Amino acid sequence: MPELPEVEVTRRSIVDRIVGGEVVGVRLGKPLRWPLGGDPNVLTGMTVEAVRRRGKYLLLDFSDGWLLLLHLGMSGSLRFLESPPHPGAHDHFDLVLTRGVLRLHDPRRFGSVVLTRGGESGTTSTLLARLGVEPLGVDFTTDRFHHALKSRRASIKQVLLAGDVVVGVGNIYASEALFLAGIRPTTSASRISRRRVDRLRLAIQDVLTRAIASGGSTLRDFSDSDGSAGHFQTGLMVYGRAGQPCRQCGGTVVATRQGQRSTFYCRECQKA
DNA sequence: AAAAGCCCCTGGATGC
DNA sequence: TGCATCCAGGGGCTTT
Repeated sequence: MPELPEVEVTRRSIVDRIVGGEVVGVRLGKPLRWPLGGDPNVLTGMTVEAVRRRGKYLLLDFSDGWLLLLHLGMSGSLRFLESPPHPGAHDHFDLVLTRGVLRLHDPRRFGSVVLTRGGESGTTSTLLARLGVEPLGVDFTTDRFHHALKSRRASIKQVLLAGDVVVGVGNIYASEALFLAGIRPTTSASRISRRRVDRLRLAIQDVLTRAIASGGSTLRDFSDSDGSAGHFQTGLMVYGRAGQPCRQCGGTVVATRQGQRSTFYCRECQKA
């Protein structure tokens, strides 16, 4: 479920609650996508120093360089609970602080919690090393984007989803950004002109920024750490709107399939 | 190096 | 009501 906006909304909703908090212990549920990489009870007694985001990962920094990497996968969400109820069947990780519990809920268990130190240990460095540029950072320039896309003959939608050029753009926001940029999702990335790449860069930044401001998109069950749902889904132009009229030209939004994922676009507004 | 498929897992919606 | 099938905000790994 969570793409960059949902992860960033989650980060913002937990940062003030947990930074400065002291770890009392952890509780583990079922295994997630990756092995933990160590016993997270080593964090007991330590203080949360920062909460960062890299792509769709959340990075919790602790004393002495210890780092907890969290990923929400497809169905994950984090809650901060001052009076935590008994954990449910899908609550797979609790970071227990003196002031409350940070709880990961993830029915499908595609999410992950990985402990590391110094940011250079095996799993963590492997996972983070292949990530592309942050779309809302200063390094996401038209020149770099254009240059990276030139060597990719795959469709632009699939290149965006791969995350090795630019991070954080998932299935919803890829369709949305391509609509805003007027680019058909099946177009080969290498064949997009610099001018249109610039337009796509702006569209990605625009849609992600507005989605964050709206608290993200809640299609099924996403919520921030307070339990509040997002509402950007009401403003989606094409995602999930197959058969419905295009909000820009009145034509019909169509759905197709790319790499086992659904893609939505308007034939009129996205001719090439 | 890049691209295409497969797979991890659970639950909800749909169809017969 | 019961059961099978398909689909879902991700992404690493293996094979071409």
